[in-house]
Amino acid sequence: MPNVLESRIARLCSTMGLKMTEPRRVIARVLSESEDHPDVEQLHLRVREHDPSISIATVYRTMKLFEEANIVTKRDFGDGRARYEEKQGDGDHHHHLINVATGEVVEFFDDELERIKVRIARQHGLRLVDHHLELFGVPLDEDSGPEK
Amino acid sequence: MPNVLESRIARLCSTMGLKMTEPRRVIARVLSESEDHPDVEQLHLRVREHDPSISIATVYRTMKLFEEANIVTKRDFGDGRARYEEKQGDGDHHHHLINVATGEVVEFFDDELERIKVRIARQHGLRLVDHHLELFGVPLDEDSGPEK
DNA sequence: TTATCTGCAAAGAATTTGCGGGAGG
DNA sequence: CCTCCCGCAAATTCTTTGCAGATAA
Repeated sequence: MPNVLESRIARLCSTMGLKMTEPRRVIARVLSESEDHPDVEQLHLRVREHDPSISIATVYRTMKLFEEANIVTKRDFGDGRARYEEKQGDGDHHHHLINVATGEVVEFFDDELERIKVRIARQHGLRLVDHHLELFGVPLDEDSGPEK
Repeated sequence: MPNVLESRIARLCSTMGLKMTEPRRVIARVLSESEDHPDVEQLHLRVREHDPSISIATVYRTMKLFEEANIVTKRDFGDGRARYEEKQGDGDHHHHLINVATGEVVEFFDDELERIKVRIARQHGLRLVDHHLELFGVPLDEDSGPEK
């Protein structure tokens, strides 16, 4: 699994007048290797395994930078922290289904959903530029009484 | 426009061992009269117009109480604060479309979307219990270059 | 009366920022 | 060299909480 992010960041840095520093390289690699949706604290811990001198302030600054550069996506799963994941190719737009019984997060993509989002925005005179969608569910079986 | 929330809260209070206090009455009225999605600070300002002695801590505590009692909904529009709105009748489940050019928030409801959400959760073996969806868009015309 | 509430101010948690030294181009 | 960056710690912002007095039931 080659580090796509790192080269994208290298490009980003040269494009704008930014420097390709060691912390940015490490953070890019860590994020690229992460299969989950780490928050800043988790990222910092992983980054420290590669270089313990990197501070959490730099992780915050770098994530903001990456986010503005559109190479990572910030997620909000309802707990107070921001979570990050590398942005995939353009047509990606997957979403998250959170099993509240286990905390497990499943990514999904749905064509119909994509169409509907765009349609709804257009019906209101807007062009969709971003969206947040998270679904929260409980296992079908573990769910005896249809309470609520 | 009768204050439905206030009577719902009165019922809630007597059901559990809670007291129907002046701050709770005022906060309920303010929330019920709000047509927008105020954050705690805005709520506090409005509450103070009725009773300046009510503190913001009480607004926080009361919103948490109302949320747990399932009579208000907490919203997250991406800025750091929590926003609240009175929960409507059960089949309501509307969502929000935010015009990022103006900050305007439009509520919408879409049957197709409702069906799809449930279907997606079920496809993954889950029963949908909650969900977050916000769409962000810019005006179709004010949007000269198809950048991105 | 008495358990719940409330205001106040301090504590927490997540994130941002000013500053002076450090390093990439 | 000369900016841009970084680590550090202090500052911000939003929210929660401990405490002692106030209040509904």
